[in-house]
Order: sequence, then C-alpha cells, then structure tokens
Amino acid sequence: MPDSAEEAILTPPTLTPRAQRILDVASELFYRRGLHAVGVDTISAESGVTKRTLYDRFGSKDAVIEAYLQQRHTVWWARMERRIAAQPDARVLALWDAHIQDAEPFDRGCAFLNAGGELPVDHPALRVIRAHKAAVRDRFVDLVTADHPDIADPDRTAEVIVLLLEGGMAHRGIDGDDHLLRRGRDEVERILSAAPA
Amino acid sequence: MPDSAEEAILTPPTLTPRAQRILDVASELFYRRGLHAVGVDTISAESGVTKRTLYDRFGSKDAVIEAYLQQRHTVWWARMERRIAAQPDARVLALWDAHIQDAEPFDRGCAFLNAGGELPVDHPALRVIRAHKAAVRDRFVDLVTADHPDIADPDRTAEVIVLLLEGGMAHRGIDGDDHLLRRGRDEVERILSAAPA
DNA sequence: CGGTAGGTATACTGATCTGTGAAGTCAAGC
DNA sequence: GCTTGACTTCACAGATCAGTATACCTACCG
Repeated sequence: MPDSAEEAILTPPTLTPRAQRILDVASELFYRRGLHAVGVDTISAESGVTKRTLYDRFGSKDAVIEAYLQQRHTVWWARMERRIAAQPDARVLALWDAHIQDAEPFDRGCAFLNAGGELPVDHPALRVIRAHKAAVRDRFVDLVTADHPDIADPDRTAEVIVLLLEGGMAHRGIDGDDHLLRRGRDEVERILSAAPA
Repeated sequence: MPDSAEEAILTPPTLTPRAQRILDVASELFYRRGLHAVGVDTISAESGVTKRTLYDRFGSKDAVIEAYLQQRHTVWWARMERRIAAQPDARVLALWDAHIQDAEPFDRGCAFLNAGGELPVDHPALRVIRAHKAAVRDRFVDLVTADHPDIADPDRTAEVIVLLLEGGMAHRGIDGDDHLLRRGRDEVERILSAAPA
C-alpha cells in the first residue's frame, strides 16, 4: 500500500460525469495509440463531450494525461489487491498475474512505461509513473517478506522479481508474445521455492 | 549475429553526407524527446539541411524513423561485439554492460522500447525493433551456450537475463536510477556462477 | 560540353495541434 | 426566483504538422 505522500500523487481528482467519460475514452486511446498520437479533438469527438468541457474540467491535455495515469493506477491497484486477497497461499504470484491480465485487452505492454518513454523529463505525470512503480516494488517487498521468511534478502528478491516483470511486460508490448512473460513467471516460482541463497 | 533475413531488416540504407547529418541529428532528437514530439522542420533546422533534401533522400518521416532504429542497432551492435571481444573471460557480462553504456548519454532508457510504445502496430519500423530484440536474445543464447557449458538450459537462462536487462533499462529510463540495473547485473553474475539447476 | 546527382532557398498546401472567447441551455439548491 | 455549476455550440486564434513545387546552384564525370 502506498504511503500518504505517494497516495496524493497517485489519487485521481474527483470528476463530474462528463469529465469521467472524457477520461475513460482518453485512457483507451492513450494506451492504444500513444499520448502524442491522440489529440484533444479526437478525445472530444470519441467521447461525445465538448472540447470546451474538457478544458473547463482538466485545464490542459497534460492534466488529462496525468489523470489518465492516476486513474489507471487506482483502478488497477484495487483489482490487484482483490486478486492477492483471493489467493492467500500464492500472493506474490497473484501480484505478478495482476500485471499480466491488466495489460491484456490491448496488448500494448505497460501503460506507465510507454507513457514514460514519450513524456518530457519535467512532465508532472512522470511523478505518477515513478510513484506507481515504487508502490508496486514496495508491495512485492511486503509480500516476499511476509510470505517467504526463509528468503534472506527480501528486498533483493523483490527487485529481481520486478525486473523480470518489467522486462516481460515491455517485451510483450513489442511483439505481443507471452513467451518471455511466462518464462519470467517460471523463474519467480523457482526463486520463491528455492532455499535461501 | 543476426541471420540474413534479420540483417536485411536491420541494415540502414547507404546515405549521402547530408542525409547522414540528418539521420544523426534526428537520432539524438528522437531518442531524447520521442518520435512524435520531433517534427521534420525541427530536424531540418537543427541539422542545417533543407527539408527538401530530407524528403529527396528518405521519402517520408516514417522512413527516417526506420533508418534511425536501423542505424542505432548497427552502431550499437559493432560496439557491443568489440566489447565482447575485449573481455573473452566474461562475455555475457560484456553484452550486458554494452546495453547500459549505450543508453548513457541521455538516460532515456531503451530507444527500441520507447519507439515501440509510440508506434502504431503496423508501422514498418516495428520489424526493426523486433529483429533487434531477437538478435540480442540470440546472442545471449550463443554466449551462455559457449561459455557456460555447465548450465543445463541455456535458452532459459539467456531469456531470464534478457528479462532482467530489459526491465532494468526500462526502469532507468523512468527514474534515471541505476540501482535496479546494478541489481540485475548482480543477479546475472549469481546465475552464471551457480551450478546447474 | 553536357548531363546528372546532391544540394540550396523559399514559399506554399491543407490538415491538425492545443487552447480560448462569447453566448446560451438546463437542472438543482438556497 | 435567482444563483450556481455543468455543459453545449461554434467560431477562432496561432502554431505546428507532414509533405510538395519551383527554381537555382555546383561539382563531378564521360
């Protein structure tokens, strides 16, 4: 669970119904086609909400981008926690699987990674991406520590898992192949079942 | 080493001096700011070469993008092979380190990953990206097989290394931190020095 | 001498980009 | 009944987008 500073960064603003429609449509378009490839006119047209409303609610396209990542994190995080709770005997793998299934509908890899590659280094939305990645890492550390007390260095193990996951997501975004992602999952199972290094 | 089919995809076209200037400038801009964020006018202005020449040589911006990735692969691959040859007793790690040092000047992570996240799924340059990733994977398989005969499943091991590397590159592109990349390198050393699973 | 290749300069097209201004509709709440 | 907030319509700004047209220059090569 993210701490309060991270939570402020990761929490999307409260939205009016139309603003929510805009954000939902923008989310799908941003993920599928990329940030720069989608204009506000397109978002407006596809959502059936006026561009004027978009600017009244969000103020700028950059703010829509930021809200997009915040919402994606929040929705995904809740679903992930549900999955973890549903598999109390394999929580680390549940966290892993949450990532895979979340990216599934469009198969464009990790939304946060893709956005990060496209955004200028001083863009406000980068804080959201970093906070999201940090939150995921921390959650992995928590679960490894709690569920695998035989592992000597849970930080190290959690970070290795994060690397495998990030790599697998990135790779699938490029060639749509699950092969490496499954390979990574096997490796995680191996790591967790092994005796301390 | 890529096979001949891959080589055709990965080889950049022969270029006139001005065209090479365009490509060099475009490469830096594309990597630093992203593909969509850089226009042909900017490339032309920064390189001091007219836009007319750009279109006479390349035909379209998409072709410049494709050549950008091809050149990046070719330049990087040669440097990588040099590094591998220079460290005959640690070739897998030399291949790993080649990745890290190549991304260094701008710290925007993996150029191929970033480009892949931004390009439409049917863009011709995607073939370059996939061929590059496949070539790297294959080279890792080669080196693990040759230098670590005690490892039972070199394919599996090479793919785990690729995942760790890809993950580390992606992560550094986002927060500019080498921490996870170094963590991944440690893990690779551990994997290579361990007895067969 | 003449052709060809590589290049320059400049002006232009039509589309698309983010963002704004002005005026008006409609419903809920005080 | 009157204000306030959410929203629409539409026109428009100014910049930038990819890509093209016309005309000219220059060096090399047969």
